[in-house]
Amino acid sequence: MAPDSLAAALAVDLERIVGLFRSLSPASGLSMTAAATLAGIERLGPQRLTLLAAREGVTQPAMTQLISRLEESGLVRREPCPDDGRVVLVAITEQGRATLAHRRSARAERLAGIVAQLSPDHRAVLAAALPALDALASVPREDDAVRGATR
Amino acid sequence: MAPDSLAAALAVDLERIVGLFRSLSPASGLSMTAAATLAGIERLGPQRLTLLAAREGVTQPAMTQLISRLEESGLVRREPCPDDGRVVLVAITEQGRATLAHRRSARAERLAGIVAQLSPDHRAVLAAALPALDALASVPREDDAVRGATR
DNA sequence: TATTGTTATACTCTATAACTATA
DNA sequence: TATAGTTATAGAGTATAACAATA
Repeated sequence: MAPDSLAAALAVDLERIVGLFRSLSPASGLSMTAAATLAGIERLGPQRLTLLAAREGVTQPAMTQLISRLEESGLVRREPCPDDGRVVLVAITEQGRATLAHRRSARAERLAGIVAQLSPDHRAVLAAALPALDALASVPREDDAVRGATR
Repeated sequence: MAPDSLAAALAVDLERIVGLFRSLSPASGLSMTAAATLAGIERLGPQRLTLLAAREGVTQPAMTQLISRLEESGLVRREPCPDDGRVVLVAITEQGRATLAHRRSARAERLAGIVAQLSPDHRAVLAAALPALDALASVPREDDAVRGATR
């Protein structure tokens, strides 16, 4: 399949997959942005506030406030950057990891009920596609790499 | 792969795929919920307000206001239900369809740039998985109404 | 009396603009 | 002067509660 037709088909499918994901996500008091930010910090390690804002597509002040809320809830902590006094590094706490794990297991549990209704063929194809989905999500987007690697 | 391990792996991957999707979505003045609601109406035809609220996991008043905003923007219209005077059916307008099409093509364009960076093998596997992804999103979820009520 | 949808009000989240501190 | 982050304020979006209309 040509890359462009694949992209077009994926663009439509992703829309519905996101709907599925939303319906699977537990109402754990975290907004979608908050959960995504927390997951990003867990995955990538302590991150600068500006980078987090760019990654999630929100403004710097919005991220300042979101991180403040997460900090008050004990899910992250602010750390000073030894190299640059202006910078704040945001790290996940053990409680933050536990919250993410809990959300994921709740989601997986609901998802299992749905996956069970698929045909074995569809399940096999999905299992085979997992690495490709992972690769798709791992392709660096402009927002990340530019400021991420440097400094 | 066992259904449960597949579900667990998918639950983690979906999280990142949603992040990808968010970064691809154009800032067209529609919130994620608004865009998802509009897409649902396009896909399923004129829908009752209560059903839309349950599908999107928001309360009935929130959906009333969301539909009012979409109506003011000319993307949907309210229609009375001939069978039941209490019911309002929400239908998409041509302008609504055009808005969705524009959003999707913008997303597909950005996605094409990402898909192009995958290996041919990964692209092939993804193309093969499209029907399964579609089936996954199409499995009816029994807890639609429940989630709406518990928020 | 139950169901469908709306209105009223408060709270959360985000954006823009102005500010502080460091480089 | 530029960059990282915060504070102040306003607006969008949502939830809960109370309401109106129809079944």
